[in-house]
Amino acid sequence: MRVYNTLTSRKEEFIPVEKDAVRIYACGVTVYDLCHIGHARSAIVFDVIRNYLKYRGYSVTYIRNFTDIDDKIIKRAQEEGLSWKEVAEKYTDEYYRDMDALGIKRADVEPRATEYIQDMIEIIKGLIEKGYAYEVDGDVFFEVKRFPEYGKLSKKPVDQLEAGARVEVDERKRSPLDFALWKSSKEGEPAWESPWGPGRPGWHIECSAMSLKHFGETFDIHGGGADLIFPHHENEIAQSEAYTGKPFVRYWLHNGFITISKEKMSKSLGNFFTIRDILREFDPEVVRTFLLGTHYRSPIEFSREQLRETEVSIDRFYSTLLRIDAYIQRMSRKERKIQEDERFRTRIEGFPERFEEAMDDDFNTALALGHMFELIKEINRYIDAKPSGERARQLLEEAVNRLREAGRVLNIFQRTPSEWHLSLLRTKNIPYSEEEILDRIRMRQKARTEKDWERADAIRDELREAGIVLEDTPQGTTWRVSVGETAEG
RNA sequence: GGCGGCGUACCCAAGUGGCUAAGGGAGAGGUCUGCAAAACCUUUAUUCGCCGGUUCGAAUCCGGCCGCCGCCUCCA
Repeated sequence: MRVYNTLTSRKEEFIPVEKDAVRIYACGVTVYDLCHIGHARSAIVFDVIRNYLKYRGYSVTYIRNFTDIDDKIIKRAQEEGLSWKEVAEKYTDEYYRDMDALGIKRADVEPRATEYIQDMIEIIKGLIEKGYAYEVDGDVFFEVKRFPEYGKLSKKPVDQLEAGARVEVDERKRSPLDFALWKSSKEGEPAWESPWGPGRPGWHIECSAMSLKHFGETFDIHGGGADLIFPHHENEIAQSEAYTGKPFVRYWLHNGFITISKEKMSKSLGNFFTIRDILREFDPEVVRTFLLGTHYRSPIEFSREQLRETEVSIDRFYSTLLRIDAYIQRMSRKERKIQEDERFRTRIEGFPERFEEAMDDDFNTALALGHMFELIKEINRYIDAKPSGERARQLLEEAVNRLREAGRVLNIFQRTPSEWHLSLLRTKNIPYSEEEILDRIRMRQKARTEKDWERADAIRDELREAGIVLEDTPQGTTWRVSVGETAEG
């Protein structure tokens, strides 16, 4: 496996500290507001990375933290008239609601910053003792100058940074680059006791403390959005390595942004869609697939049109499943060897290798998806060749199993066609229940048997109007929700 | 200003030295069908922003130019 390491700016062979175990820490969110799809992307990317490492046989421990105390939370608490804790709890719940809906599995450890205050204080004390940090009026700062490797992750020359540093500079800092490890609290602000008086931790120290506690001094993968490279991750490295004297992280992985009109989606620009907004319009599987259709380091331009197209391609998978079932039911039991058998078998057998090759190359989910859709095409092609007998049945089942197995890593292709369509009925607010649709189909079937084409077409048109498409097959009529067009209403 | 990234068909997107430049969507033609739908087949990049260079050979490496974006402040 090769992964792109931000630290070295190149793809490297992936070798974990322990041969068969991988430890991943991904930065989660600050719980002060609803998540937008940029947060979803990051969560999905690292969810998939975790899944794939497991698929590859590693025993994986995955940590994803919550920042549950910081300025934005305090501000939000004032606005909403709640305590900071209530704000944090509220938006942690909202986070789970959204991420669960997207099918993102929980991390193995989900630490909250405020549960590790003592650990942070220990590290800060250690950093002061070692001369890497200094206290001023109850605040503690990390002295960047004392850590010569500062800038190695973000490739920022320290002198340049200092020259360009913004003006809000705290006069008490020895250098504008120095960052807060501990902040004294003002009147009425949340506070914890510390050797430097009441206060709260700076943002960066929590990740150092929590990863050290659960993973020890050096672990394998640290991830997050590319906007965390500087200063957050740069600062984590400085604190952690200054404190332990050991390399902090082996592989730094960063996902790219979601853009709108080419600009980064962000709270401050106000150009964001919340996960909730999107899930009102699109099935979670569509959202996942859309986000995984581009390599994780590249930007993704948010586009409803592209989401629609993704919906069509997912539908293609479930339609194919439906077709397979119908075909097998009606297929002759007679063993008939056809030319297509060998070609199909070869495509099926080679699939896992192609999938793994793609994923082994820096988690190339876009290429992996390409292979999956290629196999779907092969399935349809095979059915068109009219195979029959036990061999055909086995090959078709094998192909589906392979697709589902690969799909498990991306957490797509895991439902039945029926589940998919019922979900679409809900998402698109279609005013028919499954029973009502089946009822119409029966009525239409009667008309068809009587060759009353006018009536049969009228029923079909009525459903079509509501977004339901009927398909007549030799095995009977099936229904599906029309995809690829904007939902009515 | 410093550092970094991107520019592949009508749209999205993979591909970073050599087999036919994946895959999805859209368009056109065909097979199938009562008509449809779906599916399949054929078709849509002799070419990868532009110009040079290296090489037997480049979308892929090097240089320049043009355009777009990100980080340098909280940010997934």
